[in-house]
Amino acid sequence: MLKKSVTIKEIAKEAQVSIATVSMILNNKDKNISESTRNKVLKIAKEKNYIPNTMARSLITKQTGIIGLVIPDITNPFFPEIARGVEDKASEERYSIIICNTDDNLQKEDQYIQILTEKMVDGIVITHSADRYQEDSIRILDGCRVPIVLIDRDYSIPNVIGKVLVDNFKASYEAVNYLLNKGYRKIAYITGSLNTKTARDRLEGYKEALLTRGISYDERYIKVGEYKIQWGIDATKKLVSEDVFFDAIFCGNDLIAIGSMKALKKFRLKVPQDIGIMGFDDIYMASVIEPALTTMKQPNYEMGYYAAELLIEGIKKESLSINEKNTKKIILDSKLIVRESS
Amino acid sequence: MLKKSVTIKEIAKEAQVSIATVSMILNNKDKNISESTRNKVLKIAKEKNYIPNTMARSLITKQTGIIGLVIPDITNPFFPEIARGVEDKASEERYSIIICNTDDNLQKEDQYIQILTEKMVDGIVITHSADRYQEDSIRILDGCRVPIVLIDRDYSIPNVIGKVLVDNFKASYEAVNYLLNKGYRKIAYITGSLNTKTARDRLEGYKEALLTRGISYDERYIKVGEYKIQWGIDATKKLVSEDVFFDAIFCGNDLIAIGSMKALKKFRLKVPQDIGIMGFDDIYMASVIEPALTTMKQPNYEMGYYAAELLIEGIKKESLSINEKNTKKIILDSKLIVRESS
DNA sequence: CTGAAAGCGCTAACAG
DNA sequence: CTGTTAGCGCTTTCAG
Repeated sequence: MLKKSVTIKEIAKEAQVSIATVSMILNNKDKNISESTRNKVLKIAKEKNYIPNTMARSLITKQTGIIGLVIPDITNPFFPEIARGVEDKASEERYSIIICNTDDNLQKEDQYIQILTEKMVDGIVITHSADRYQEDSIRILDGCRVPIVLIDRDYSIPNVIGKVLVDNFKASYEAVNYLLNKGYRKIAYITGSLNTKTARDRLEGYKEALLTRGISYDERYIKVGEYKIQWGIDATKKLVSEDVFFDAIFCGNDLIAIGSMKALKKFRLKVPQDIGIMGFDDIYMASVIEPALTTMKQPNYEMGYYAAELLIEGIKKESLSINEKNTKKIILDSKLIVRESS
Repeated sequence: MLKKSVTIKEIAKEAQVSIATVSMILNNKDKNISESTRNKVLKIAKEKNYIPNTMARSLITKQTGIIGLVIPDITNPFFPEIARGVEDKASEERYSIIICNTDDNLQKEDQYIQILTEKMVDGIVITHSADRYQEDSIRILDGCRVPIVLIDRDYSIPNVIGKVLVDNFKASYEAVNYLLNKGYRKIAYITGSLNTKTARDRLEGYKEALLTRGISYDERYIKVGEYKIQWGIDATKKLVSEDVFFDAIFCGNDLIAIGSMKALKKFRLKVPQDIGIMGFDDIYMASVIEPALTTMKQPNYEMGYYAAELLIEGIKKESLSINEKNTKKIILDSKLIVRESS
């Protein structure tokens, strides 16, 4: 556990050159340095197992090569993929990420932003609860001196140089369209709470898809509840018991879809044999549980990846003092995953 | 996006004291500083929204307040809880964590360790693939100058100041014992590959529990395959078709348990009504899918939490140059979760 | 082609 | 009680 590590100073002494020369060589800024000294220095550095001290460098360059990732909770299955996407892009560009779990708690978020600022991160990727007032968001990101990219959020705040969103309306529209193309006409929709924009967009996409085909939808086909397996079961039971004829069910998320499929198995005789089921594959990998399920896969990994890309681009531009201040917006599509019944 | 932030120098000038005074006050090392100057400095610091520059401090103190977390893949449902545990403890102690996904790739691991060392992390918490030779592990952690805590691994390597493990043997033993206490006597065991110590320990626990009760087990009761839902289904079918009488099944992980329960539903008439099913709740939260399932919940969160605790303890001791070099080992128990049928 | 020198922002003795 | 003085390890003009 030796703390002692070689410095460029020691290398310089050993190589009998100045520390400036060593620094330049080690940073590949050796335009005008002779091959001989160059090799000599490099050899010594390797021998002594030189490890640059990032702190010292950062003190001068004002860049740490670290970006902060602020999310509600990595334990929520929605986030690991995002985190992975961010990390992958970051490490491609030789950035590290510091991860912060806020539990959707404003105070914690503020505190983390503060810490990240002290730690001199070069930028921040942040997602926060969809149920949050705009003023709060502003307060949170206020006073933070680094570029920010939002994931799954669409506020306009100074410092926010980018946003990555998914088009839920379109995804929902296409999912329903897929069912329609398959010949289904009576498509029920089971969703969780409608108090997030995501949920409302999905519902609108469903309605729009039907309207486009001139199919009027019936309010009785729409069941609003919770994003839980149990609600998938209950809502499906309701549909059956209410004697509403349906030949397909579209589920607002994968938990609901899992529940719905469970329930349908019990009603094999009461519903069409080839009933169409579709769900959003948000979090629980419904497909692992119900391999026959067709889903709209949310591009979580991609969201993280593009967010990091946007951020790093912004960081670099800024360090070049380019002052092009339009915030970029990337809207990603969900992907229809059709599986064969097993 | 102002990069300019106030320094203690400016505060010192404004308060008409020396920078040393300001530094001491801001670090609560103001044993002998008058209340008046103290308040004056604090007031100015607040007014100017002073943010300490961690880089500059770290350069001197050789402490960054950052811990590296090296894991195979945050996307693997085994790790988010661990990561959360590490982060929670870390943030309690005002440490941040940098997360690295190695994909069980030695080269990547080496590279990350290198980067973390450059970034001057104060310590590292690492988990790596169970299928790995000891020599490799040594090579990886070699040359790394900071304290290390291993999660779910038990190698003895310099720098490793702690290990956090779960007692799989005991967990398995207790799970089977639970079934025995319930009156089950013919307990089958479906496991994945036996080439990890975890899997072997679990199998041994199963055998030991039976032996303790003087129950001889039959090799036909043990099905070795993969940790997948499909294997749970197939193995269960096998058991039924082979006409081996069993009144309970113990599953090596939750995917297998999910598969097994699926299969059993199809054989309702061929197996005892009150068949006992038990599984390890490692990764997929089997309980969400099959709420009636009794499981041994792996203490992932706790592993992370204790690992961070051990590491931080070690970091502090080291900074105090205490040279007590025994590596601590924490062995955690899984927790039996009995659920009511829904 | 290379070296000297001036810091980055902060801490930590050591004087007064 | 507070100020002076050295650096931490590195980058970066600017002279030679």
